[in-house]
Amino acid sequence: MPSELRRPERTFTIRQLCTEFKATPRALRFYEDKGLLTPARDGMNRVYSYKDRARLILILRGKRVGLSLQEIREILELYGEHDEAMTQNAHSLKKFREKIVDLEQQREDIEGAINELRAACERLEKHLAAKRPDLLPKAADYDQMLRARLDGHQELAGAK
Amino acid sequence: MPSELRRPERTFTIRQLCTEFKATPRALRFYEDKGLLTPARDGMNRVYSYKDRARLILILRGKRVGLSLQEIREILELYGEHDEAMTQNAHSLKKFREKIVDLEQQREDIEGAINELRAACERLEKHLAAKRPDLLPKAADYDQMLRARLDGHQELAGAK
DNA sequence: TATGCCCCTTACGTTAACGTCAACAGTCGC
DNA sequence: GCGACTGTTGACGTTAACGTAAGGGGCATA
Repeated sequence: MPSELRRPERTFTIRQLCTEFKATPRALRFYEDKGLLTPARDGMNRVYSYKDRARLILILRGKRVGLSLQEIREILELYGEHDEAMTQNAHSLKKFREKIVDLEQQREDIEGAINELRAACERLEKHLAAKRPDLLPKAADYDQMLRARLDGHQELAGAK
Repeated sequence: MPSELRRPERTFTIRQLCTEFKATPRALRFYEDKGLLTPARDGMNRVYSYKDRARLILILRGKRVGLSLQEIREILELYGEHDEAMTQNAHSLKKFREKIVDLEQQREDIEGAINELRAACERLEKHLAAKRPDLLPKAADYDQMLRARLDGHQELAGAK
């Protein structure tokens, strides 16, 4: 591949990635142990590239949707373009399709769960409003919570 | 509550629920240990009511969307209408709201994951079609898999 | 009455995904 | 030269959610 020398080619230390994504060094090393990441080295120290960072993003998102590290690894391996054992890939294809079906089901489950939680919240709120209105959280609190949550994720946009 | 004596009032054995929902007796007893289920007893034996079954459905769905048993228990407790410690409930309300935000994020994650898996599948398929078309699964297989998956869940509809 | 099936409890084992701790190395500022 | 900080590699500990095995009772069927 040409044209690899220019362009920032920025790298990251383990701590940078950790603070960016609220992970721990232990976790990143663990992912490496499991073959999900393979950062370069500068002497002893790990050096993460943009590609590594992108993989990490995928890993973390995979985790959020309930994939095991094992499953995530299989997915990531598709991004390495070695076409080694083709029958292996045929197997992967099948598993991926199954996983998609799973995820679609899960999406429905989440819809349902959200709806029930909303309903539960409403009932709780009514109940509280009637008996202990003093305990009702201020709308402002909720607002701020939401913003904090978004802050945590906004840097992710535009990645990959 | 009147009118409780008529109506089938059907009950279930542990194994019936297990086969219906593809769980294990161990799991159901475990949920009971953790306070998520409290079936009646006939001598030593557990007797599950419709209500228990409904709770189990919620438990399993909660699990599928990544809730911990602890979190599920908190949700289920809302369905018991004891208004004991009100401040506790105020706390619950806050946690539920957070959970909703979580789930909304998770739903987005799942969308993304589904899209990427689809893309990966397509690439894989192309790759296979070019080099080893013999390994491509028949469309019929996929179709049957889908149907099997749906069968597993259809009895759930109309429950709760 | 023996065999099988389902149920029970108790208790120890297991897996995934890290946390935590010890012991040591490189480097920066003073 | 010395903390302080950040990094490293083991190695053992931990939590959740069960699995599995041991030991025993209840009821039916051959």
